[in-house]
Amino acid sequence: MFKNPKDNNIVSRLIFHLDLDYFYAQCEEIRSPELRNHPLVVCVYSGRNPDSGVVSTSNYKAREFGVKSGMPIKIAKSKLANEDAEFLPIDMSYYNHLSILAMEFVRKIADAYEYVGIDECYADFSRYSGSDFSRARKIADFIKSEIKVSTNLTCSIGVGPNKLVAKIASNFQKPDAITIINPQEVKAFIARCDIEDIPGIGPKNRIKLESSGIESVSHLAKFDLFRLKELFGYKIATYLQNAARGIDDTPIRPHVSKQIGRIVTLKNDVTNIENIFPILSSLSSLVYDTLMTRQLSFKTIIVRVVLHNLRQVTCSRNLKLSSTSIEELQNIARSLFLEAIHLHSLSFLDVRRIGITLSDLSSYTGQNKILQYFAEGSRNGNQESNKNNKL
DNA sequence: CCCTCGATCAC
DNA sequence: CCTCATATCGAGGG
Repeated sequence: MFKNPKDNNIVSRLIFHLDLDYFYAQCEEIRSPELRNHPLVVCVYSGRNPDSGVVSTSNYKAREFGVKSGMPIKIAKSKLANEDAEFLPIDMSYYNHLSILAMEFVRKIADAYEYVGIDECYADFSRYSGSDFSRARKIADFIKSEIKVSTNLTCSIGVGPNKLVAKIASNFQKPDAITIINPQEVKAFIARCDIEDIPGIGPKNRIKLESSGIESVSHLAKFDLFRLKELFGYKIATYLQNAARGIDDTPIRPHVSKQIGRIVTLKNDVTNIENIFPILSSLSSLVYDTLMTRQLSFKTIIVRVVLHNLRQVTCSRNLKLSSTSIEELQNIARSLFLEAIHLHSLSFLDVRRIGITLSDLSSYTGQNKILQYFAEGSRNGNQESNKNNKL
């Protein structure tokens, strides 16, 4: 049992972060085991020409040749030109099915479970383990073997006293690994991490930090908070400094969707406004379907337009009242699109991609609305420790 | 204080 | 050559 150094009566939490390894590509390997020893690339084809689009995920064999997520398919193909590589189109419904199967077990046994993404979750095992970090490996092994049996998937698990450390730990060794950081090890572990290992620090923020001379996690941990606030604002600065010290109080809580969106890339850039309307209609239907499945209403609609030169324009509207009307959605989407192009005086517009997002979501059954109200209330009463710090 | 928009992250 | 979905923050306007 690890006691909190500040208070002997409070034991540490014991948090898991589970990450399904190279997920989409691994799903394809399970479906077609003969692909296992070949470079395998799962692609998002955009349909503009036979090779347009990007790499979603690749297996480790493909990564050896420099293939990375987000890379244009064309580049990936050139890197694998002399290999017996496989390029497959993304198949979300299949991956979703495997994901649900895999996560089910964790969700059932954990004290609390939090969905983060199709290949990621957090789980609180504090009670389950009695906060005994020496039991963490057994539990992690147990979960890994259960997932292996039910789906044949491998995963990586990070264990720590909070979500932040668990997440960094799950990424520390991959694939098919377990990394456990007990409370006493946190400071040393976090100090030797790269600054970009901290969730929320990507290329841009790294540069921003470097411009103030901050190049290491330990430097960030002791950097003057006021100066950090000038650089990033109150919330982010506080989050970053806490993170650099391995501190994170955010609880594991059920996922609540806050946005539902779809964006499509057009086969050809559209210059004629008329031709956009049917696309907006089908996008409206798509997001509306998801909205209904989740029994939600929307209050804000966002239309985003990506132009030929990849510049993005967005336009949004916040309604007075929540709505569940698809007609309203379609009408507003149209007028927002027109607003967007007028606002930016795009006389000759070249639309490359267009999307609709609904936000400000709430449950539309009265019962749930009341429950949600109380959930919000209890959270707000306890902001300092509860508020989600994530960027 | 609310609304809107862009930036950033990361999948 | 350049996908898709989501979450959060901060700036700027009103």
